[in-house]
Amino acid sequence: MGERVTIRDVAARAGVSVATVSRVLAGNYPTSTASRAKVLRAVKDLDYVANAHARALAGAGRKTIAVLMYDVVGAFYAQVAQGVEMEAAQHGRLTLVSSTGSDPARELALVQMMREQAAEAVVLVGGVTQDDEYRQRMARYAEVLAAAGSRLVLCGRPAPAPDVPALVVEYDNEAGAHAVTSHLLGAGHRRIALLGYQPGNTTGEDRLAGYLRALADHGVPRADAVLHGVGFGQNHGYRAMRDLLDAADGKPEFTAVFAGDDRAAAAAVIALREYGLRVPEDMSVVGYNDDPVAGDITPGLTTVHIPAEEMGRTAVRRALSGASGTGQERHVLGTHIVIRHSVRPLRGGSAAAGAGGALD
Amino acid sequence: MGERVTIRDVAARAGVSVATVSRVLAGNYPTSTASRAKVLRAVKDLDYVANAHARALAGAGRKTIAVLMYDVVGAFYAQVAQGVEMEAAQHGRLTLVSSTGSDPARELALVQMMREQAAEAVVLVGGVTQDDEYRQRMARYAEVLAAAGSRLVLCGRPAPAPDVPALVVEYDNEAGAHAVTSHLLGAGHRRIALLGYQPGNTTGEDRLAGYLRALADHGVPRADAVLHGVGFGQNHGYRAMRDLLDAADGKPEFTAVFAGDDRAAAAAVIALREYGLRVPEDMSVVGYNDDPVAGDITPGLTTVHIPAEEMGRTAVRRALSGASGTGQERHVLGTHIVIRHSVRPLRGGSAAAGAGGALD
DNA sequence: CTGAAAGCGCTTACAG
DNA sequence: CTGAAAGCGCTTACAG
Repeated sequence: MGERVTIRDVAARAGVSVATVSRVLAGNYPTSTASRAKVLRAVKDLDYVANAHARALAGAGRKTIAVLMYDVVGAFYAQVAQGVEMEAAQHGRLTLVSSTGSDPARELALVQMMREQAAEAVVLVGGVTQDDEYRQRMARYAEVLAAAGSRLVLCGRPAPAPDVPALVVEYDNEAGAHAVTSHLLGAGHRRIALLGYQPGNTTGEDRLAGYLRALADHGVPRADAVLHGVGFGQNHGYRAMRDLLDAADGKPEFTAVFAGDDRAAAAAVIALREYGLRVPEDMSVVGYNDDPVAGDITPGLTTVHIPAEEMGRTAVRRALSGASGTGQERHVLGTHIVIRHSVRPLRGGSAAAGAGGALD
Repeated sequence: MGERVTIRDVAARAGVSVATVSRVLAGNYPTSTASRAKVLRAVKDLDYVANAHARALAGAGRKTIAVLMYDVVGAFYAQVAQGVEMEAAQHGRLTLVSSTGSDPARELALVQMMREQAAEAVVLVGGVTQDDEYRQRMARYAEVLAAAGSRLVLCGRPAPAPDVPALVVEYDNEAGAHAVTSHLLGAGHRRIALLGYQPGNTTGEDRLAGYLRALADHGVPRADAVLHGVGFGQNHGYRAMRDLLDAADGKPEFTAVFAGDDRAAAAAVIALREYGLRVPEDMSVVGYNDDPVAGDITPGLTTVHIPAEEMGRTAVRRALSGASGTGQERHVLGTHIVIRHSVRPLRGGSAAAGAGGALD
């Protein structure tokens, strides 16, 4: 339908030059009240909107922020994306979202596309397997992006090397695991099963580290640690819990479960019930992430809140304010434990457990 | 850092004209093997990527699909967004995501921005209050978008009028409500409370209509319908359930609850437990949406699955294949009921309830 | 305060 | 198969 109306059409109808139209619209240069009125009138009459591509080519216009992640439906990813989008919008930027499905080839292709789009920053989200291949890949992204005046932002994943010019926004994953494990230990639990440990994955490794450190801090021998399952999420959590229960014939030695994430924890609660074990009466359970599900189930899950949306916001805030491309910048946001109803003090444990409102 | 490398640089290094470089890269025109090799070599050496804006201006390049929704973290929205993104990616399109926060002014501003970006389609997602203002607004969007060769797609919200040139992708919301209510009726329930009715909101109205129709079909007098609460979600669901229970002093006349959505249903289960009522033994509960939470809680929630991701996919598939701008096109996707463990047959009810696997 | 003109980096008829 | 040139729709020094 109808040919697109251009700045030339507006200029003609307003009886001024295209330069004047451009200036009136940009508002960054003096223009007479008369021209302004005529131009605005013409813009309205013709329902003109500028061509963003032409604007960008000429070196002006709205920039865009790109966020690349495994998928969009995971609560963590969705929250980070939301934070990115909101902060970007606040700064007049548009947000491009793409999912990589953890395919490095696709990820690379997307980074290239974002270079083509002249994205102001490219935000990569979520835990990874940190190996040499990963480090090299990220270093290369950072370099090419910096060369194009853009910026690589690593969100919830580690910096590949100290000298890579990336902006890193993480949360204190290890500390959160330490805190929630300590909470369990403080409540008197000694045998705590860690569910869904993911070897290699940075997120899983950090949680394991926090768990082990808490055990050590409380004098629990490493031999008493119970690790089982691979991977997070509902299915893995259920499977791992069943395995453990099956192996122990429904009478496990451990009295508490630290699930890799809340969805795994929720599934563990179900598996426990199927074995006739009540939470928290017979088994205490904690999760991680403060996923919406943590507040939706009974009992409410004690878990670790991670500032996902804030990470997204911080990612773009820093990307926009930083000296582009130079050096590495790192931000670690705090986590905090959210106490609900899934932990119960054991014997002489402290009274740390059991607080919190019904829906919180 | 480093000046951006352009097609001219590539041409110079390869010893050919920019036209040849363009042709080699586009691959839509014959080029000699020799030139091709030289160009590809130069592209690699210089790490060249084309400027998407210049490409777009010249009338080529990757297009983009825009999706505008209330927010990104709601499970429904996230799923639709995921569907849009995946289908768009499959067709070589990029996806721009923005949240409107249900602010019409912001929505309008975003539609304008998408016109500027020359988005190939603009997808608006989610239920609305359908009044004249809404209809006019959508009609206008459809018109200006069509004039710009783009397309307005309404996803999960009604067409404003039959002649508005929009693409509408809905799901059979009323039928889903009818089915799940009938499931309850089939299990012998007569007094069924509808929780979280949202007057005015199209999604809420349709669910109410399905509920009432099922009641009528089963000969339950309209006077036996119980409607309470405004709005969906955890907080509203909890509040509404508590209200009803408080009013009945914990001994409600109804034996089943149809919550407006799954998160409200999950909260209702919690409220019921606080009153010592077990689900499904003392009260059957069903939800809507097949939100992840439905499978995460105990008992698993019987609910209505809505094809959110498929809606997103259909939205872009149709937008890309349709004759642009012409007329209205409407697609209604089916819903189906997902039976888990939150419904229990009453007295002489049929044996319809109680099936389904542990985690499903 | 305003206009003519160059230029942003591509693509694509038009000649050859 | 290849190149010179026009053109996409803006913005912004440069004159005035």
